Amino acid sequence: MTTNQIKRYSLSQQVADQLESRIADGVYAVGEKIPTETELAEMFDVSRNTLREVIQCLTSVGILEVRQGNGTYVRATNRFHVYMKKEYEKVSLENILEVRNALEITIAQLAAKCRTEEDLTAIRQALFQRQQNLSPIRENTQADVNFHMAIAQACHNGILLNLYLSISSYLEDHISKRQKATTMEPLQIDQLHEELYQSIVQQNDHQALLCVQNILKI
Amino acid sequence: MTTNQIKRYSLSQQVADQLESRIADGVYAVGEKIPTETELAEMFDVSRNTLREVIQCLTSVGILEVRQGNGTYVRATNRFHVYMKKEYEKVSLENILEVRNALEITIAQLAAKCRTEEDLTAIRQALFQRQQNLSPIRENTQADVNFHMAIAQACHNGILLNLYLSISSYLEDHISKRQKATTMEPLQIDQLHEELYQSIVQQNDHQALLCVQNILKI
DNA sequence: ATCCATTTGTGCGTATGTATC
DNA sequence: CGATACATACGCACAAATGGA
Repeated sequence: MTTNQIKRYSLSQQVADQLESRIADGVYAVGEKIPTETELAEMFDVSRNTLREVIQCLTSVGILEVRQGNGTYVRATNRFHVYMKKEYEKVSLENILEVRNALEITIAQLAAKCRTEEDLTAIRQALFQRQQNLSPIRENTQADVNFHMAIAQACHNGILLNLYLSISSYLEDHISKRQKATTMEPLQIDQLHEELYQSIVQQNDHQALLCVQNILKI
Repeated sequence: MTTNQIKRYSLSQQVADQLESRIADGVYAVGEKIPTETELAEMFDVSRNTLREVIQCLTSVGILEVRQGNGTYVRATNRFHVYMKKEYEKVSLENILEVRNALEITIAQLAAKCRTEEDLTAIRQALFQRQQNLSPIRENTQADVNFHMAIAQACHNGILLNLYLSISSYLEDHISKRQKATTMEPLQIDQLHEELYQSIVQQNDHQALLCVQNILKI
């Protein structure tokens, strides 16, 4: 193989793209060890030197992590999340929450406008799942994330979805802590989510805005 | 010689950071050719092999571009813009405009809340500059960009500022085209900007929201 | 059209440090 | 502790592309 090159990209660049795609596709999951340099060099039919350049690049981007004498591990699925994380680390938590609030509001309004029937089904399922986990609050976070993620999908905007994904995973701990510390009744919180769902069903984007603002006050 | 390394980062990684910073600081501008590998290797006191790893990495993230037998050129000032540009290219123009609108609105509201006296001075100057260029519409875009950028600075949120920078530079052509095609009177548009400035002065974030929405309708 | 200096691309060899068993 | 394997950095030599004389 390997001779379909337009030569515009270097060999290591091509191999790097392939390996990066495999990681993005989940062939090698986050935290897992990838094959040794020698094995990978054979797999891609390149010299070990070339493959070392590949690993060097993916390491510098933050996708891979090399542990000397041990092996190479996957640290992240793609560059966007890595880089957004770096950006988040540079600013205050308050700043990040400002961005998150803006995202939530924008996403809810767009979801109300653009949602399809399939989107509604997904959101409804997540809402049910959320309601069933009401009593044991500990596992509520995952259901909550699923609900908001389903809405983010429904806004049909890849940029907003990616930004929301990156900021959610970054704020994971903060969100779950905050949720456990709230004084609001679980039933009351559920009511707010139900209202948000209904306003998306009715394609009432103004109502969706108000609902999200209430949820953000939790 | 050069043994002040904490060894947590490899030599090539450290040099890569330094070179990346220089590019971000504008020492080597976009489109310019950087010194040869041999020269850079001497400058940073590393071998050419090590320096080649550096260039390889910066190339892989899209900051540099190598032309064999010619030299190495600067393609972008920093990673964030490179990544965001890639993301923008993956989605529709409508999606990008949705993100931009959300940014404008969020930024204006936050600017109204957080602006300092220094911020106001900067915004006012940009507004004056904008008003003086009213008659010759052709050079209005730059003044317009400066005005909005001054507001983005005033929101004191690095993430929002970076996002706004990346999306503005990406939409540069689109914005200027749209501005020339508008049917609205220059004086009327100026009035809208004046109102936005006043609402930021008065720290009236709700009023700022309304003003931006009107400006976005242009 | 040809040659030549410059510059990047590739491969090999070596020395030293470092993690793991 | 020593042995082994791998990481890191360096130096050299030659190939290939580019652009100008």
